[in-house]
Amino acid sequence: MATFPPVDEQLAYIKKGAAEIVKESELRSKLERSLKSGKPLRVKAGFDPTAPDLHLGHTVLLRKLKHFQDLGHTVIFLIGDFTGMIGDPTGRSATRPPLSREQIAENAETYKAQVFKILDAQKTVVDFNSRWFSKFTAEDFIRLAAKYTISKMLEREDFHKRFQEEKPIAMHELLYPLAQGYDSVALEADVELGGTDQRFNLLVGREMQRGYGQESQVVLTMPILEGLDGVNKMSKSLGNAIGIHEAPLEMYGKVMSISDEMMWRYYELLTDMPSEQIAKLKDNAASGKAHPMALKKELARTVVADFHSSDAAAKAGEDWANQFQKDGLPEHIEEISVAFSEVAGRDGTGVRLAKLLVQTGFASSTSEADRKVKEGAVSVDGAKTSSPIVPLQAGKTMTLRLGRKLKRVTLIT
RNA sequence: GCACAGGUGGGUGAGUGGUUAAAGCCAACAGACUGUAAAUCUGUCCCUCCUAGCGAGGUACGAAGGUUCGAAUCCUUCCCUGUGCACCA
Repeated sequence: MATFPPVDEQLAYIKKGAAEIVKESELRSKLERSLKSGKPLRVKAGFDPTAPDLHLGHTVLLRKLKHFQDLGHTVIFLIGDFTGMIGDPTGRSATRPPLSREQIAENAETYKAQVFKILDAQKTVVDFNSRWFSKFTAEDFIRLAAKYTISKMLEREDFHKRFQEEKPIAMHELLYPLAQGYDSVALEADVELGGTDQRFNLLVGREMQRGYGQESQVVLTMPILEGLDGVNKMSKSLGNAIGIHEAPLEMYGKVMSISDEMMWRYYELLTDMPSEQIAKLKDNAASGKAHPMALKKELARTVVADFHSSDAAAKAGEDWANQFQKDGLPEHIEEISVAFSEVAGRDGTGVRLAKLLVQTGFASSTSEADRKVKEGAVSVDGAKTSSPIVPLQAGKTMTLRLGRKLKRVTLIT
């Protein structure tokens, strides 16, 4: 029989960073019961089967799952391979092509490789909802649909809005929340986690369980993490994400690029530092006792260490400081060779700078490169250069810089 | 299928015959300022060339044609997107 920490302790740990818990009183009683019986809670979270490429935003939820594992509960990582075919109602009704069995298996492996950077593989149950849905009959589906009402479904903001505006709502979209809710029934989930954007779907799960004669799950929502811009949610397609597989220096640099304001949120949602301690750091920064930059560096170090190693994090910190603070040259400069003939000026006496920038990948067109040169954004061996032709000959090696991009270039014949 | 509304530069979105490479906004990039930033200010933001200039040329407003001295703007056909209609008759 497993043992668990005291209920209050568990609750406090679970609540950190959470946006909402429905209902906390139910969670408490579930915890109490599990403490007495020694039976861990079944904690479920669902994920799309589409090719996973996780970023820090996803890890907010994963970290919370990890917390449950830390406390000794059972985490069920559910891959919605069946519901994935329906497609979550985004309003755009992008009918996704059904994934093949191989693709799903492949994506599942990718998931595991990424997810287990945070979750404990030994303590995680990976499941697929096709396990039960593929056996569902038409009759089963109609029964399922009978458990919910249109009026209730229209409470969902997205549906409500579209209904009001007389925009289309496809029938299958209504099925999605039901199907997701049924997952909780099939798994007999005690708790389901999700982003705040999943709130409605998670709540449907409660009703579904009740409809099938089970005790309702507790719903715990986590905030959606904002991306590097500090405004929009972190998302790969918005280009404001930090991927969990990114190189240490890159990751470190991106964390450093967030605003001071955002830093606190990142601390809250991406580290295990207790809230009180974070509040203290915030005070220190406000009162001038601590430099915000130092705190941000610490955050960057912590985040990088999470996905790489503390050594890698320390190294990334040094490299970053070298490159951006001391204005010196980073340790690893990309070296590249360019044929002199490709960049020579018309009379062959010098180098057409714009061409060089294109050849080295700094600019995508000579027109763009020419503009950058005129703007005075380019420097050769540390000296700003704004003339279009630079007297360089084949065999010369120089350090070329455009903004923060930097490369070591050798002109070959 | 029929009807209506639309398709403009990375994204939004103006522009309805002529200072239009195409307003404004956002994003992006660069410069200044800083503590890496953020905020702010400035510049740039289709391509090519050079004599590098408020330079020259070429492309561009779903596609193809047409009208016109001149079209993103008008006409024709086509493609695509959205919405509505469809039963009871």
